Amino acid sequence: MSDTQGNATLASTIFATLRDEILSGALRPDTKINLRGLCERFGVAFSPVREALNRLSSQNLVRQTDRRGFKVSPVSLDELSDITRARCLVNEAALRTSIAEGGGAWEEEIVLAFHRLMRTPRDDASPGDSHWTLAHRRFHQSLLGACGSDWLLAYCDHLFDAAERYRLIGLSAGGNWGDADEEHRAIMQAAIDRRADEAVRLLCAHFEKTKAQLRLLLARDD
Amino acid sequence: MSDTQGNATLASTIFATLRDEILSGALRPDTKINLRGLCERFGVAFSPVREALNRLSSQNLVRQTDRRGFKVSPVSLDELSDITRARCLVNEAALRTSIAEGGGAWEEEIVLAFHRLMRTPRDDASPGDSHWTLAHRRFHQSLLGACGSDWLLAYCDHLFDAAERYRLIGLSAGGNWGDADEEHRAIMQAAIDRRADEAVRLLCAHFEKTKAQLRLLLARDD
DNA sequence: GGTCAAGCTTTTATCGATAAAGTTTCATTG
DNA sequence: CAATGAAACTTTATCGATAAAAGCTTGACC
Repeated sequence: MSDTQGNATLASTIFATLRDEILSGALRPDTKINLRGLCERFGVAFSPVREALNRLSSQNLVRQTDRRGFKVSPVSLDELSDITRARCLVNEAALRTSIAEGGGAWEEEIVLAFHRLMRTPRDDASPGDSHWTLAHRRFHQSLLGACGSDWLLAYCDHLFDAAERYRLIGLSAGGNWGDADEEHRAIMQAAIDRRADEAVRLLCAHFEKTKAQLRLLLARDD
Repeated sequence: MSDTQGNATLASTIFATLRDEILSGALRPDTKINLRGLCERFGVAFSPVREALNRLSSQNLVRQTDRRGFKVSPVSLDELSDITRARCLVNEAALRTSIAEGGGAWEEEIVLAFHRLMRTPRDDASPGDSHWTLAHRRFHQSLLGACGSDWLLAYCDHLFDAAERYRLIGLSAGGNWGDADEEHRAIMQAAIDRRADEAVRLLCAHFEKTKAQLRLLLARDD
């Protein structure tokens, strides 16, 4: 998503760091962000921090109000329901188009992405940007890869991020997603067999499962 | 979308101004943005301009590259095709849900929004934020209003903006959208009559029309 | 004639300080 | 004793200057 190399700007580096921390839950939802605190922590002036926060707010990870600064976006079951609903609708549209129009190359992409996902160990140490998350994202992207719309794909990716935040929160709260592998395999199979209805059904069920898990965990906390 | 009141920050004001200019085409696509130039023009320092550009890049209206500054996002027929495709897919999903689940209040919203749209004169003087554009946006929002997903609605709105940019470019290039009123009426009627298939067909045709118009105009220029 | 590198110019990224809110505290008043 | 409002304190928004890249020019060299 963004390079952490030496030639990156401070703003980019800080952006990536904060993004990780928000996604992984290290920065708790709904907390006010203290500019000065961040400046001291990173040892920089306001400008790069401000720029990083601006970029984060474009991803809905923080909220900005004029003259009242930034705060970490809150999470809620309602929002997760909303995200899940949007995911189902948009992924359905993209997946159906993809299944209808995808060719051999598309099938191969899926198989490859699935294979890589299976062989990637889950590294729960740094959840925000782990290899597994990346492989997982790639797999879901590959399913929709033949839908023919970069905008649609970008939105699905955005929704993936939003859901990922909840998944990671659930993970740190003790949730488990053990049998996701089997679900992925079934989705892949249905997709490349061109069984559109079933592929869609399985994919949506896959999304709903995250929601159901979180419902339990969050309800317990509140 | 954002207040231009006196209590707004400079960054917000500049953001709104530049947004208008990019949408309306006053700032040509693909031109490099000169920070200093903008600072002098607005009579401010770098910070607020930078912040405004950051916010614009979150709406895909400008592109940013580390250490290489900003440029106005390019436009292309390919991108318009992409946007149109995404609009059709997502609006279809949202519209079908909305038709299936909307109640009397939803119908009334549509009728009201349509009425207001019809009585709003087209003010082509300041196209970027004219009353008509706002009423037009509201009408399209109202159709999807019962889909039950804020995220989906936000994305449709985002797509609306993206398409609006092309529409305004077409307008300034001499295009005309004369019979859109009748299309809107037909869409409204199909929606509140719960004829989902036809409503979707008409709505997508409505989107495709913008694309077709632009195809002619842009092809002529290039 | 074309290529490449050193030096110059322009532009961006970052800094530290200041101005302009917003927020809190606390004494005062009805 | 609650409500009010002004002073003190925080925090944010903006500024003008500086450092660090990137882009451009020029001229030597092959």
